Amino acid sequence: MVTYLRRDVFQAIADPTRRQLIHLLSQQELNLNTVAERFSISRPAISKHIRILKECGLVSIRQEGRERICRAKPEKLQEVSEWVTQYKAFWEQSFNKLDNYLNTLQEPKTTHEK
Amino acid sequence: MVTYLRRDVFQAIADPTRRQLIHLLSQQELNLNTVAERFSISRPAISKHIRILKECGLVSIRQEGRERICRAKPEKLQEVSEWVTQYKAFWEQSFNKLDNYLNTLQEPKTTHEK
DNA sequence: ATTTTGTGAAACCATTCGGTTTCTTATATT
DNA sequence: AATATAAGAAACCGAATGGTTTCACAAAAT
Repeated sequence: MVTYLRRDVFQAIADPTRRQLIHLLSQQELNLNTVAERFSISRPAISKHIRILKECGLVSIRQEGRERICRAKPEKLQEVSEWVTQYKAFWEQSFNKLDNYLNTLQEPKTTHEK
Repeated sequence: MVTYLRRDVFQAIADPTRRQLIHLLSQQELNLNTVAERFSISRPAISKHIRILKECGLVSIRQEGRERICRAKPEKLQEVSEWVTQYKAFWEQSFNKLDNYLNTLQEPKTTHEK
């Protein structure tokens, strides 16, 4: 049985607050209120963001007493990584071009120093 | 002078239609109407998506007579790539863990069977 | 037993988003 | 000159987004 998620990872990371949340929670587990304290928006707003991240698998939540401990699961970003990697050739190619150009400048073709 | 863009790359790629557009236009240049023909939504809708992609630098547009030739500039995805790369360790680490686990199963070191 | 704390849920709101249809204008084609 | 084509612009629409405030409730602390 495939548990499919109602939320899309691409859409989840579109929001800058959610990217910050991923960053924060990838360094340390925190309960929801503590997370909310670090942001200027309200606690319920953070709660909603966390829920979205949870729904697309970017965050896991563990209940501990009355607290909900949140933790990032950045593995889920692999999907994004794979999509982007398709296009890696485009900027690497550009770098190579620049590289070649710089080499051309530095290497007067007769005396190959270096 | 820094030409800064009103649109965010992360937000731009959040929409699946726009991701398809990037895919299509990274393979071939196409004028706007031809692009629109390949999608089931209306031409103005595609026009809007293209504009968003242009505004964040993921697509460039060249006027040619009455046509506007669109072309993907996937180099701009490097920003996304860099952000995601921060977290690469997380899934690579997971793979290693899995790897170690599998090795453990296959290599019963001592008389400890299972 | 009472109070405090952590959190979800609900109702609400303004703005943005993704789409549409219609109109207009400029460029090609005939 | 008349017509067809490519595409932006504007007006509109419903749904989604990101936020708020208020309320409810269980768990912990006093």
